[in-house]
Amino acid sequence: MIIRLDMQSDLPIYTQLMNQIIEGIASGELKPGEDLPSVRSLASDIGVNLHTINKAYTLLKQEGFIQIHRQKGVVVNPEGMPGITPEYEQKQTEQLRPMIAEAICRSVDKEHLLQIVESLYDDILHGEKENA
Amino acid sequence: MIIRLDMQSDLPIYTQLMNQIIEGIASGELKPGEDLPSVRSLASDIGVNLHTINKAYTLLKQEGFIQIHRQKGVVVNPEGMPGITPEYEQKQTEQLRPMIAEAICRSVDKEHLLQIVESLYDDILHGEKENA
DNA sequence: CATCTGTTATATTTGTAGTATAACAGATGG
DNA sequence: CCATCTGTTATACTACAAATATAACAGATG
Repeated sequence: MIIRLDMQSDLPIYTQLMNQIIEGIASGELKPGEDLPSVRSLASDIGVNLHTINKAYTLLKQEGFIQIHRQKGVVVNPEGMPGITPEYEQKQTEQLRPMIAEAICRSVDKEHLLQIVESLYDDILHGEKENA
Repeated sequence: MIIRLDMQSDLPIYTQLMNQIIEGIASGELKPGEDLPSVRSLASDIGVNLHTINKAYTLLKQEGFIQIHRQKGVVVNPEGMPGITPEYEQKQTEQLRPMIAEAICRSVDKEHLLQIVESLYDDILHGEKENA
């Protein structure tokens, strides 16, 4: 899996990493049980510190996306993904609400917004099998 | 307009402010041409520093939601809201993408997700005319 | 036993958020 | 005419998060 980091982004590196791994799982590129690189090798691959990788992995583990085994390494959670928890629903609402409010201000009508969400949904599902 | 700040939130105060003002405009509670409090009065009202308010106002002005007149004060942009710019579309996609990816991981099916977005859209439009 | 895994502990640098003061510039109203 | 209101700018400071740099520890593996 190819990781792309934007050092100019306002998003922290560990957040970008989490996002890309989650999208990798969503697209099917990363399957449950599949190995992820060790904190050290991934760190040297993409040129960041070991602790930055570790932070992303630790958070992904806390949310149930991956498992971390002491000496074996890191794997996509073989028992499947976390479900729809109340905390998740709350976080989702808190994140969506300001975005939708801005869309309304900018005269994005409901159908248009739904189309945007729908096409992004399909986009992610079909995955980036073709990497530019 | 009632401003609610969550000092425990991971969102900066000025971001929470921006979000609430934008939602106020989206819901119709704040109308184009309507006055907003001065940086000083709002700062003392909600108990934060003048510069924190100023930062939120300055950013809202940059994006076209409000106008700031040197001696008159701050008003919701009387010329209407900013439209759908390419920069906005890009920002929107960058924000939506990771959220949708996580939803897919958590087995939120497309129809369910669309319903969530739709009901939030309606929620914001109907506004919080009844404030608890 | 060297080597790989994650883990933990410190320390340092850098940037952002937020506060605290203070002063400036232009407009307004008494 | 002057006090008072606007936003604006500048400086300094505290607090915290992000990221790095090293180093060491613990358990498993070949």
